[in-house]
Amino acid sequence: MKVTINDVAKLAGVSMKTVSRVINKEPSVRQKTYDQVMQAVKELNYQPNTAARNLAGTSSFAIGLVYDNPNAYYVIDMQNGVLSRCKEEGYELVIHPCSSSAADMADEVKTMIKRSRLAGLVLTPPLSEQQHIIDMLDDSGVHYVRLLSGRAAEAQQSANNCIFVDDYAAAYEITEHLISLGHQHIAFVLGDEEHKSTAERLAGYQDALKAHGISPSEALLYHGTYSFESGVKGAKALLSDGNPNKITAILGGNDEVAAGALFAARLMNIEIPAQLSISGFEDSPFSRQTWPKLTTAHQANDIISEHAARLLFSKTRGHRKNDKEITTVFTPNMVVRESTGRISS
Amino acid sequence: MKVTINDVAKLAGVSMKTVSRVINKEPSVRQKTYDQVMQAVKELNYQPNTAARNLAGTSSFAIGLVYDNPNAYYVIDMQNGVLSRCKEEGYELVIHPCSSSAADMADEVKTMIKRSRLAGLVLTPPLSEQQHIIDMLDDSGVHYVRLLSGRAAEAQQSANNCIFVDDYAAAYEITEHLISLGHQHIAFVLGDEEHKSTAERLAGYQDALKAHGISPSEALLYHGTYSFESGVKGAKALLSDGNPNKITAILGGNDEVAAGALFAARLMNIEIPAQLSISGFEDSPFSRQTWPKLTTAHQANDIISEHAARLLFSKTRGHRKNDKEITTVFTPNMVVRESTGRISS
DNA sequence: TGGCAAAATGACAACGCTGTCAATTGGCTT
DNA sequence: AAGCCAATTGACAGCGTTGTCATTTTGCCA
Repeated sequence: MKVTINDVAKLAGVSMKTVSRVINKEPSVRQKTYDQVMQAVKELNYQPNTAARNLAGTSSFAIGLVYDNPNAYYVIDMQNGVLSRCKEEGYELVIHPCSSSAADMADEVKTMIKRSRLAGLVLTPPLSEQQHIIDMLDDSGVHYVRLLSGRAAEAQQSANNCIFVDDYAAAYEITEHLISLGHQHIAFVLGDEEHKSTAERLAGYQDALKAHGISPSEALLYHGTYSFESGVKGAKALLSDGNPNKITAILGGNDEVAAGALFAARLMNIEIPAQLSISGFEDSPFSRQTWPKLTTAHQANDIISEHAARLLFSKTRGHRKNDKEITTVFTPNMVVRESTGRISS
Repeated sequence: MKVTINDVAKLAGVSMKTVSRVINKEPSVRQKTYDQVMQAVKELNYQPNTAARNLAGTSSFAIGLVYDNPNAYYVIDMQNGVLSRCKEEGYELVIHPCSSSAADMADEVKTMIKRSRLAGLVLTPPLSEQQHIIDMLDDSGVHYVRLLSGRAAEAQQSANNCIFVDDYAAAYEITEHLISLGHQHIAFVLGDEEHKSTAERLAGYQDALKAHGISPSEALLYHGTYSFESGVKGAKALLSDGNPNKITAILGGNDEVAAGALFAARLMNIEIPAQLSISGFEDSPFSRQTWPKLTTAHQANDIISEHAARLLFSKTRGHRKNDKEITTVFTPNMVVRESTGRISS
């Protein structure tokens, strides 16, 4: 019933250890031997026993996914992406939700790593941006991959353990879209200051404005958080008092914020997009569940996280040649829906 | 550095096996011995090695969470609840998203169980309602716990491996709420037919109507799915043609559906709640991200799933006495927000 | 063709725990 | 106080891999 490495070894006519070498992609196995073993593996449908490998090996066949993100859609996508890669590699996934506010969080993560002897870690924002976590990880010698907001240029000089999402480019594109629709006074309800994506999106927005001869104004910025409530508040603040800044468009820090802005506009009897254009970021499911549907920038979180896992595994063991071909910079694509348009004056 | 069972045994002055007995809560350990061992465990901060236990034991120290639910909020809550219990029990969690449409899904789940020798499974709807899955599980002899829509009465006669959410009661309560606000023509946009919650919610709604002398009418029902789009379609259909049924309130199958209905009402220039009341189910985050915010029934998924895990563990090993005190029926609590009210005629 | 370093393979002992079964102890009965 | 059964404890052999180190084979050069 249960096929072990010994059965494979016998069938292939080699030693247990050689089979081990093959399935772990260790070097120093002749091609012919390799083929023989693989043949036997296939024939018997052999599947290595994870428990045994974990016990005998120096690191376990599991990686961790650490997250502290209130956005369920985001987390699920991340999880699915990483999971699919794990399945492929025969690794297990240990998910670890945590709150970065907890003082002992870094310790907790460290304990988890040591205890499970994790082969590696995938870090998602905003945790991936916290220096003390990175430091802890660095001197504990664990492999890890960070998911970050950043641009191609940055990727070049990174330690090759980061996957970047080019929020700058996305913000730039959306801003240009708005400008091309004739908007001149474009406001921005920013997300949490601590998130790198906030700064990146802001920079993209500002540079796009400048590129089109519009000078960015602090009066058009609302510093908030990545939440619906913040979107409501921000839009209200920006549009209040007869809209002295003549705002005709608002960028939401993400889709939730944009939905909040939409909500606020509704409260103020402002028609979207006839009187005001609104756009979000991320293309999370509920950007399609607003009225009107949100123009946003699609971010393929599942694919991105799959690449993160791929990159992590490339550092783990059996690191065959194919390392460098892993995409490390992803640029969200703008999706134009009904929440943006020309002003009908 | 690394504390093993041997270290504990030595310190406690007993054999390895006795320590094993203690940490696995096996019977036949004298109280005095038990205390000695626990003392040593604490002193050394001993933590059993999961890999070793998995390898040596007959079943692994891991349970699986199987889900096929598009609602990310729901999944995350479930996951967190189960996870917290796992942490407490020293078990690992293997998450297994899957699509029930896949023909080989049952086989896939079975393979996973066998391969990881899972100690048990937590099944969430709609999978928990599919008879062929249950059958497969039954004759493969795995422990499992189902999360189901159902009522207290049903719980009595169940196999004691179910956790019920009393959607009937919740629907009844919401319907009464609507009736008490003066509504007589209450429509219902139903969720997927295959989901048991759909039937339960319908029954609760109908019984509440009857209890108040209103006879349910098929014309007030729209058979849809648990999606935003379905809510839009359903509300449009129900309210079209001058609303011949004089509908003044709509129950959404869940919050998404209700949000969709809200959307449709908006399109038709119907004011909420002045002209139409709308309520949802589940109290998912975005019931607070609509305008106006949704009246709904709060369902504490994290707590519910924690109990599911608790129930599962009670069947696993070390089943001390405390079995029967586990809550198995949860009734969602109505949360009244701004989407329901009296008709202002 | 012999000799040698490097490459490939194998033997075997862990890894840390649980299951099995045997040995010991304790509590009662008579 | 001896005898007996049940409760408690312990000895030991795996569980299925990987790491270490020894051994064999290969490729290559003189």
